[in-house]
Amino acid sequence: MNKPGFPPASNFIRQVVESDLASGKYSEIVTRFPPEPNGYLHFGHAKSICLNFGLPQQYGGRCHLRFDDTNPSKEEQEYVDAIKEAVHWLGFEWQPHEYFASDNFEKLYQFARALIERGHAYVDSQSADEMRASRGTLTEPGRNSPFRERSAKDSLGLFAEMRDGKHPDGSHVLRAKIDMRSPNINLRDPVMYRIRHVHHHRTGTRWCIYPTYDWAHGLSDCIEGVTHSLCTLEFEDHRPLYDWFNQRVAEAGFFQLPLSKQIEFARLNLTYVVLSKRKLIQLVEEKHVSGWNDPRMPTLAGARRRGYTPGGFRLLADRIGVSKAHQVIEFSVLEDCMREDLNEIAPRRMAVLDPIKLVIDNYPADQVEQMQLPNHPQKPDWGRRDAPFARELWIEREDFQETPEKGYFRLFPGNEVRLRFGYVVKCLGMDNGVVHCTYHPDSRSGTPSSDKYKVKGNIHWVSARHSAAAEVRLYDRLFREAEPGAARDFLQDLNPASMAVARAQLEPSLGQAKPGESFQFERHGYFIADPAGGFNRTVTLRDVWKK
RNA sequence: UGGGGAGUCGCCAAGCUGGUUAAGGCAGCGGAUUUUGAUUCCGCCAUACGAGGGUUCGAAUCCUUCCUCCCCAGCCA
Repeated sequence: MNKPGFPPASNFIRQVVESDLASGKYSEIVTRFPPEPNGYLHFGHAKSICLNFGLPQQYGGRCHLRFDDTNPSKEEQEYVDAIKEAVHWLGFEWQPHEYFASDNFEKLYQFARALIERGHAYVDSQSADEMRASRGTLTEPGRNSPFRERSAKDSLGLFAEMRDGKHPDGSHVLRAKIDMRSPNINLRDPVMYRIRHVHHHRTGTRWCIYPTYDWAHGLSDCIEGVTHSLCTLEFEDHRPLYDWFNQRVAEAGFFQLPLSKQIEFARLNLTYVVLSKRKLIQLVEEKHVSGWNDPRMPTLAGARRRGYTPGGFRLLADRIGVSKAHQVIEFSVLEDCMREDLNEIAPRRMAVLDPIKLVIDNYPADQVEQMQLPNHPQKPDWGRRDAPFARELWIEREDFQETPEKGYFRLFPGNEVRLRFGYVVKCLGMDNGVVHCTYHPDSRSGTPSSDKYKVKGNIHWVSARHSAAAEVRLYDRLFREAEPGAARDFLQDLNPASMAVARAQLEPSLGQAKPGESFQFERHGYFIADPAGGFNRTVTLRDVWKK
């Protein structure tokens, strides 16, 4: 059996891991999920989380949760809390391996000093503009900084002053001394430290120099003992730098070999879904949505309120696989994963979303019978619950047609249908907006005599007298772009009518639904009880009725 | 035009140390079961692997030329 959260098919990452294990290079594998706490996690992160946590689950080892908090101007505690919650929600545990890049600031500083001493780094005092100008272009090599040959002693002194806050933002940076003529622009003396006199959500004002991603990330991997550092494709060009930094620091005696290995994979894209963090932030800040957890947001927090399930996401990760080819997954794959999971875990309930009255003319006006409805048709052990049946019922407006279109087999004058788990009724017609019918007293579900009634139609209902009214939000999809990668401002392409509200009639047992509980409202799809009251539609059922 | 990647069915994705008819999933199509037109189940769905050459008894798998797409010039990650 395949472990949940990891592709069943073999792939290049597994090959690397298996050969590293087989050769004895590692006795166990250590991965890490390394978000920057500058926003909420979205669907794309679910793929990365399942991959990073799924790998050690399958091969033995562990996955760390590490916050890449090296840029204090964008990061907040709110985000680290939200990220932890989302990872837990997806079903993964990282404790006691929770780390922050900022925990290593002092070590990183000492490593940097060692590189300066060894002639691998220098303090550059050019302005940002000067640096950009001397970096060259994609086709032209860069030029050395006039400060490149600054002595180690001078650089060390300046670096200490930078740390001590003696220099303003932008006045100096620490740069790696690699090769300004490298065809790989990332190797043209990349910045390791910049001065930022800002408050950091964890270190406060203790530091005013902050390491860059390239400098901090690989070293954090080494410090934590990460064996396989999985990241997305855009970092392929950074791998030589990742290795360069790790090797230089190892040479200085700080690490044992073997060093961590960076492996890149394609990030997840979903057709029409906005997964750009920048755009999601814009949606929240400009209040196009109620917040990060708006059910229309493609964030994990939004997904949770929308009713998407952790199991559904793990299933998705299994199905889409991991490769280096750019992947754009059709939205239907996600939806099907959620349906498959929900079909297994969601109890069935009767709910009429667009009510119309049905009166059973020959049913005693004061009579009420309790019908026993199974909670799941394929799972008898889930038991049954009672639902009152009476003379006046609510049924779905679309379940009656005065003149039926071809292929329609629900209520129309003269036709018989079964009121699901109740009686078979014969439709008389509509009068004053009310559908009238008569019932067969010997057709009650579960009785031997009910078998003689063979009807094709089977509709759901709710006793008008006993039902509970509730607001039901019918989400279309997510905030989405009309065309992937459209050049226009994406806000113009968003689907504004992405939600409709229905005043629904529900069976009495739904009155006790707790927030977060999911149900299948038969034929309407899966719904989740929202903390704010009412229900949100998660996803519709497949509807194969071809009109 | 520099460097780094990727191109197998509408969308993903196995296979890629060469060897019978190119896995599987989603979508689609047809059918069976069904007190949800759901679920479940069965069948169909690439003589074809970006294109052209070549090597070979034999290639998606090796060589070669070409084409297309993506990423990189933040003191972001």
